[in-house]
Amino acid sequence: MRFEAGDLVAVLTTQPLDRTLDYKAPEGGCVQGDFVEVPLGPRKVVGVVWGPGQGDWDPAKLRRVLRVLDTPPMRDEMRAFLTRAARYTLTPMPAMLRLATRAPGLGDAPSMRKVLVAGEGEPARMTEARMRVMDALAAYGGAPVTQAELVEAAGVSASVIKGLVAAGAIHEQDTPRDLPYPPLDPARPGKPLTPEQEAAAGHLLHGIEAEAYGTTLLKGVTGSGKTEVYLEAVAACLAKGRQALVLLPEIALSAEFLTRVEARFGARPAEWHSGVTMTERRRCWRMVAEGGARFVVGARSALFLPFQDLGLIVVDEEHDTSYKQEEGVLYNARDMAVLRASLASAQVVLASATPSLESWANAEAGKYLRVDLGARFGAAELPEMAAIDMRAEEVPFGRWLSPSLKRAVTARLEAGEQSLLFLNRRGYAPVTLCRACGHQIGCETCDARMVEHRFQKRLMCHQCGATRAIPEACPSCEAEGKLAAVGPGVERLAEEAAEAFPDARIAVLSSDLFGSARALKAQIVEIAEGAADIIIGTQLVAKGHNFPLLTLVGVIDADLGLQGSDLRAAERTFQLMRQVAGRAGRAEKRGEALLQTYQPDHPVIRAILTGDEEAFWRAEAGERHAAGMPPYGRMAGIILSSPDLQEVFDLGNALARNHAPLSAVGATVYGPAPAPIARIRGRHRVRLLVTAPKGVALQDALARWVGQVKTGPNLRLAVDIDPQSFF
DNA sequence: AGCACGCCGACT
DNA sequence: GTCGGCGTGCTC
Repeated sequence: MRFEAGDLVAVLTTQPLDRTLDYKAPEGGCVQGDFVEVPLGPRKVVGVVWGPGQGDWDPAKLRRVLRVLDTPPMRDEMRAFLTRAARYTLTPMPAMLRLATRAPGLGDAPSMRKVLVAGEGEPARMTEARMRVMDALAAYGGAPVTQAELVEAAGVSASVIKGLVAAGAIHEQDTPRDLPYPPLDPARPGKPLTPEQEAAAGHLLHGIEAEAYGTTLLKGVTGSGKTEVYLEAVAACLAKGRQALVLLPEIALSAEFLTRVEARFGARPAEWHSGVTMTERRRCWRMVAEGGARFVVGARSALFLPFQDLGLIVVDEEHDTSYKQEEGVLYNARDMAVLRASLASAQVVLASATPSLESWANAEAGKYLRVDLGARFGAAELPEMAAIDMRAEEVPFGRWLSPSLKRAVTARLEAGEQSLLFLNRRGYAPVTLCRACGHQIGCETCDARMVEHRFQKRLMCHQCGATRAIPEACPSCEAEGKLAAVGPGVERLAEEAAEAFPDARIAVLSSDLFGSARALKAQIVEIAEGAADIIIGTQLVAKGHNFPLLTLVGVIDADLGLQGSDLRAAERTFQLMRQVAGRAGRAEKRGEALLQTYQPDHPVIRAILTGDEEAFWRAEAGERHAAGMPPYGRMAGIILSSPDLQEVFDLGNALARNHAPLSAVGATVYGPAPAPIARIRGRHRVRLLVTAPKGVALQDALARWVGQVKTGPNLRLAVDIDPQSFF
């Protein structure tokens, strides 16, 4: 849609005004989707021409679009994607647009830089160094080269090149700073595929050929060659001239992966994640928009890059919880990938050794094609899995390691192998109990019990983050010295392990012990290389990293996951078992997994032990179905936050009482309760949970319901569709 | 989001 | 008397 100078256009900006603003089209006109700079109050902001103006604004106050930015216009498909994603996640459009314009210097004119190309003939005087430079330049085949690159390639100093420029043998040219990425060669032979991989790749290629939307769940245990298989789909997509995107969990975005891509295609793909420099981000964004980047490997936000002709999105480790953005715009990159692909007539490949129940159910329902890679390379097998029946073990009160598990750990220590003790409870002990009167120390402002953090010598409320010193006497009956820590936490487990294995090196991996993801990743790498004999960890350790020396996993309390408040706890326990299995397999060592449980006959425990994945999924699906839980029902979380704890709770209660808009569609409200992360940067957060039958217009009802709340600078409200974290 | 306007306390 | 605190409201 084209607009002539002076026509009314509606512009969407990233300013949090929940509507588009009318402007007059600039001199020379503009088209729908153009990135533009517009005046807004005293400022200039970047926006996108969203369509014809609404004309409901005083014409005298209308201002003119300042200029159209030198970037290809946003495509209809991208505008549709942002609109649909905003509607699904109940995110305001400006916030959605912000995700799609996360390019530094988008408003700047493309800056130029000097590059070198061969001039006419040879210089009058030829030297050894000059010869090397001319040879290196010839190797680029006429493509422009920067001086720095040529210095590197020829092994000479910059002055040699300066001399050649002066002699006219090399010409300097101005070119845009953001150069296209080196072309990838899809025809290069990849690793030879096994017949099974060949067949799996064949299914994917079929989808690519069709140039239509389709989603495939590619299920294959670690080491089965999933990556090689989906890289074949990438190759086919590139050969068709379309762009491809591989999404990885941030932590899995390793140099190793990029090297594999380079080996397959002869060049590195464009990268998009939190670690890339500003300059590289700008180049990536521009080149994706202009088609100078054909293949992008990135973290979840790469989904919002301005692809011109996207033919394939691979979501590797699709079950990984880090695909769910938990701050700001709350979206699940896996689900958004499917949405984007459906609008772009692209294929989606969801790859995982341990698919999420949602994806399994979608495949079961025939919405996704399912392709299994069963055979494994090498001699390694699944770990031996067994339950330790805690009813039959002698475990003293306040201890958590059974004699059977201790024996297994000892055997590993003697063999110089690693053990992992897995427990999904942070802190030292979840309950502090008075043995005289039975009083449990609670938080003063929450209903929650205080959790002892012995490293910090404090009791902490995991709901609101409040801490206090561990009291000497019971606050209720004032009996002294009767307070006891009850229940397991990773810290307490670490203490018990240190006692039981005094010579072992023990490492604790818990989210509250690390300031940054980077620090955590560094620590994990060290541990994986053998810096610890026993790893004690929460769910964190399950996140995509190889522990090649790890051969034993002990799940301290497999039951916690089965009846806890976390909807996906059983699924995660199961996935953890499988992932550990894969790791042990890679190291060519047979792994062992032991589950301490009081309910060895529980169907989920039994399914885990037999390794019968289909049985596990059917059992788990059955339970979710019966409870009306996702993926068989809809769920949403409402997070209210404010510096004032009382205010958020009062408001949460008020919302819960005024549930008419939700009841109207058959939805139910639970809460308010403290949010999974109960305090962020001094803001208290409470959450309400809403469940609804599948198929109801939940978003519309939610919008009406939360519309009652007047948010302000202090009080904020966020809607979390399909919440993932429960504690 | 910014950046204005605007209405009440402690200062030269 | 003024400087400045940040609460409320507007931006096409």
